Amino acid sequence: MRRDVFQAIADPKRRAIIALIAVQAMTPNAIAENFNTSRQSISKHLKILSECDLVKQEQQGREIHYSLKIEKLKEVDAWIEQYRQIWESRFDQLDNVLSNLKKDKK
Amino acid sequence: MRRDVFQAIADPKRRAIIALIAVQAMTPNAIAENFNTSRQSISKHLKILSECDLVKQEQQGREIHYSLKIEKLKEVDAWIEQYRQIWESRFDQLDNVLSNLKKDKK
DNA sequence: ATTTTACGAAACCAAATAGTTGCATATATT
DNA sequence: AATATATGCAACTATTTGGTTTCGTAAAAT
Repeated sequence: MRRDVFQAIADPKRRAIIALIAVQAMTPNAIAENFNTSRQSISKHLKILSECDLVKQEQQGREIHYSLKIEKLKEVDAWIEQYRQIWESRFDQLDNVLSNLKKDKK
Repeated sequence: MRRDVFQAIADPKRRAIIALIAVQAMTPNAIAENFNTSRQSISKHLKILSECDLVKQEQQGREIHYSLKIEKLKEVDAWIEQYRQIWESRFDQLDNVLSNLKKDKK
């Protein structure tokens, strides 16, 4: 079973859950109320997010509050960073082309 | 069938393919040589990447050269951006705490 | 002209996934 | 003590996925 951040964020419902619990810790029931899905389905997604180390749990009585381990998303940021550098350098190249054109005009 | 960038980058082999063709356009066969998988399996991944609008093809004789549509990855960057803001602001808060501690020392 | 090469497409398979239903358990509420 | 609530877990199903095998086609090499 593959378990990494990229697999975790592949599902749109999980991305929605991430967006919710990034703001504040929430119980599975509270999360489920925000979608039209069953609590169990949310629980399953939370389990996957948990296995991917993207959420932390805090038990309060019979409630379990889930919140986002936002640091984990830095892995995605680190991955995209290399490509960001490529597209930024391409933009720089275009920039150079443009400024060279201006020079030539003078 | 879900087809978006997040689903495209969920598979580690597809991320490896992306890394390869980001540098230069490659044929399915050439890509396959970089892994120990069949050409057909690579072809399938390329098809998915194509459906997600992450690659462009260029036919040259009987060869088809695939290269990365790097702009598409900006969608991932845009998504992660909101969370980057959160962790950066948290870091700022920590920064404030630290500088306040320093002040108190004086 | 025949053979080899590069490729996509379809059929097939095993494993994984998303979801449901039906439990069991622990904590509140009455 | 009895009931209601919050949750996880296991079993089950349909769908999707990654991969292989087989085939057809078109271009290149012989």
